[in-house]
Amino acid sequence: MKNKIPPASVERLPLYLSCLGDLSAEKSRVSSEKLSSLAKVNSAQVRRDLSYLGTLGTRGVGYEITTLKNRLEIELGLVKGWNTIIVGVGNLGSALAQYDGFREKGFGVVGLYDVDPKKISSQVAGLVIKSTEEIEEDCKKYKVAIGIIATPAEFAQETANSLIACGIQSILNFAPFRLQNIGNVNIRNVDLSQELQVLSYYLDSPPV
Amino acid sequence: MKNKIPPASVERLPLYLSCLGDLSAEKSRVSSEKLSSLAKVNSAQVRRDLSYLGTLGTRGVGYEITTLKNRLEIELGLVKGWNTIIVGVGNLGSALAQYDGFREKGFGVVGLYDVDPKKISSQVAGLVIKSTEEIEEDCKKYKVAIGIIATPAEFAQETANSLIACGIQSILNFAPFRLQNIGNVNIRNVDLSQELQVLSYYLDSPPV
DNA sequence: GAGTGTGAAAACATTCACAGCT
DNA sequence: AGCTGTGAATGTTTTCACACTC
Repeated sequence: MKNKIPPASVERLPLYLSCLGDLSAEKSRVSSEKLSSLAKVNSAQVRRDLSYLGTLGTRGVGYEITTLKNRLEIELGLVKGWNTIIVGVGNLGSALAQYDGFREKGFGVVGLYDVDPKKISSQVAGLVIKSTEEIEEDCKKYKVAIGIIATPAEFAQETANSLIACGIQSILNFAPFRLQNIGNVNIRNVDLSQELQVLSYYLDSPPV
Repeated sequence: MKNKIPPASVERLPLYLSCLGDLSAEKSRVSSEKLSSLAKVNSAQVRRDLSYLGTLGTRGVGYEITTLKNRLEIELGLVKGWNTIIVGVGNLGSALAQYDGFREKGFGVVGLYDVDPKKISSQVAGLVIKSTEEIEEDCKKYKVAIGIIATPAEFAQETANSLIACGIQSILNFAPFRLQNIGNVNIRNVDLSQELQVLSYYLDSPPV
């Protein structure tokens, strides 16, 4: 049923959704040109991307904002909402636990886990931090779809392995380590220091 | 002088550098096959990427680890180190301020800024949070190269504008807003909720 | 024999430019 | 007249496969 959308397009769909939210509520329609200026991509790209979702626009007129929003949310699977857990409650993990953007888009954080006995039983963002040993039971109980890894690099792979063993479908990995994908899981890596290193490449070289 | 490396390759260079660090110190050489298994990319890709840096390997032998590391650090401009500042010291901003990965790769955080009077003058990660009004002076004083934006979406653009006005060369933007690039600045966006949304697309659709 | 470096092919992504609909 | 949807052109990235060197 699901007609395949190219990966590069999928990556931009959330962006369009977010840009639609920034639009004034007075307007009911938007053109590819307008969306393209908000999202900072070529307007032909916008039209091509949206065309993968079906025939949504009206020639000579543009796209109906509400319809487009709904369609994007359906396509991205945001309608139902998904449960997530965070493993590793250091600085980054607890910042993520408190990040409103997740909940706003329907991603509820239902569990926090750590190996540090000093952290276990304390609370962050209204959740009690539990031992990583409880992950498996909780994943089943709460039907967790996405696991967020915010552990140090050296524990990332074993964390991923146990998440996969629990039947988790997707992993968002913040640890600076390239996970091996046992099984058929979707993994996205966000490596903060790598982002800075890429920027560094494009910085003017220091004077000789 | 700088021969152009394709953007897709540049994005992988920090990954290779990180994988080299994971290698046992006993070995002095590494093959593209070995690197490819650590970085989880095709081995032809590794060889192609590294070939952009010059002729670094030895046929039949592999790459000298130390030489390769040095070359990558030079190419990425990590040798000298760069000063950064963080604007917006909420949960995410303060997690970033405390993130060791930045300092380890030579990115020193030299300033934290916020608009909230309750935060100003308090300390995070050994730094006093200052008013955003002090950004301009500090940027010049400390020769800041990279600005990290961790403000709410609604303040992201004005923050970017003032960073650009201060002569900052690159921006790492964590606010869920697509910045308009006034001037000739390099911008990278990291949108946490968008990452989850992309994963959501690939999740099994909820049963009907 | 082992493993790099790279032409050439294939796959993928972006952009142009315009026919076609409202 | 205005703006979408999309063939066709162009550009970029990945992968294959092998000549070449150590």
